[in-house]
Amino acid sequence: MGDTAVMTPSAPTRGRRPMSDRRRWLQRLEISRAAIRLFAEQGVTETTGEQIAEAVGLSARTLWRYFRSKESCVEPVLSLTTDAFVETLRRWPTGTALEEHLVADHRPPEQDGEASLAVVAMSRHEPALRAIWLVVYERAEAVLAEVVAERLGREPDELAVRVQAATLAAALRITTEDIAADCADGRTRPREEGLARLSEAVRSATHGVVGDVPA
Amino acid sequence: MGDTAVMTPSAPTRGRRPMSDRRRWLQRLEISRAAIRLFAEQGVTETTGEQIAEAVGLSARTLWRYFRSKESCVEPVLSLTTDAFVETLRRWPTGTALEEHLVADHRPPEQDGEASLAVVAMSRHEPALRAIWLVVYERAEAVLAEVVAERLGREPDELAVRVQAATLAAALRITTEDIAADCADGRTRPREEGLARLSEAVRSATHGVVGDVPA
DNA sequence: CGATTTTATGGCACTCTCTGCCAAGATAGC
DNA sequence: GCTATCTTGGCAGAGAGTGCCATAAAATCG
Repeated sequence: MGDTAVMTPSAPTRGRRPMSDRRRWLQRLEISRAAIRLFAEQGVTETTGEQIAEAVGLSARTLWRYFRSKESCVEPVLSLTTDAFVETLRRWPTGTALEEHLVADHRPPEQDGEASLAVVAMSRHEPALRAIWLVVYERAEAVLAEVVAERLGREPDELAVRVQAATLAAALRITTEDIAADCADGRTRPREEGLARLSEAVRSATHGVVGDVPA
Repeated sequence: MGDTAVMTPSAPTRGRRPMSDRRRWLQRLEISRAAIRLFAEQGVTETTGEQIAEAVGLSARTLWRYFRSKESCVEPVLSLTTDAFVETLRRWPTGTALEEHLVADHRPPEQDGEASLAVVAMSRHEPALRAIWLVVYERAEAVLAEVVAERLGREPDELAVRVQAATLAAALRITTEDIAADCADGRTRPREEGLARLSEAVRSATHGVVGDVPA
């Protein structure tokens, strides 16, 4: 009762402070960029963990402290695209159609959009990258469930809400894969077409159910 | 024109025949069962590839010819559950509601149902198993796309069809995860309740759109 | 039957991934 | 300065997974 700082189990005010979450996130992102560049240049199997570490000026030992496998190094950059979707959905005003909001408001990540698409394209023939890609999207499902739940005035752990979130995630994922495939095969596309596809996918996935708040 | 057996690039009628697909499939299934048993008994990281190989009377070298990683050994058993879903959907008569057909007709795999659920339960804390699980379901999406396409009289590669298939797959996957979680936490459940959940998930995912053939 | 061809398997050596352990460097308050 | 806490690197090691080659198992042909 009279304790001062027992709330947090670790409250040492002495010695070096642990790396901030922000800084750790940046470090992982930088590693991710380097790894993707190497994967694209020389292939995944031809790239060793030591090369990735060297590219960002770290030792291999430290690299394995940031990532549990060399393939999972692509995760932070991939997460940027799912995060962008989630943020767009957070800004989605009630009373408007989801598809129109996506077209009007969604912006893919500024700097890493191409790198992200490159990974998705590589994942077509690299099972390990495929697995990472799917795991990243599954993590997005949980966040989308919160958004959908708030939207519908229900709880995030309800089965119907989770299914709806997964449905939404699947639509976004498949569209992204589609665009990445075209992009990798040299077919360039205007961004309006990508958003149009996105809109179509979301429409056929939701059938307007989350488009407006029901009673 | 006058050639006799040039149609197939490999038509040697001499020497030992390659292992039949069926036999190879059985061998992979047997390995899968042994691996899952070991994973459940002593954990994934504590189980070595050599142990899995030994459990089925193979050398480690041969094991790596059947599976590319020790985690992927669980794949054949997991596929049994997705295959069961796909087969149920194939038997789905036109003009009936999908949910009712599932409740009336679906039977999970006879022998490996529990093992499969055990893997799904383990996958909550084992990222590698999680990845396999997601990949297995993604493969099911492609097959479901064919079923949905035929059902709707459209093409399997259409975006809307693929999204619909992915939606269906997500509903099945999440419900299975739900059941596996309850099962692993000791909460036993009658199979009717599982099917009821399945039905609810499918309903909230499809909104009856694939329930009947539209014009 | 043996000779021959093709495939499946096993053994060995090897690289690479990833971890545990400890020492050294960095940052903070005393 | 001293001390505490955290980060990093180096090193050794277990395990994953592969290439290579020898051998065993099927199958056909003579």
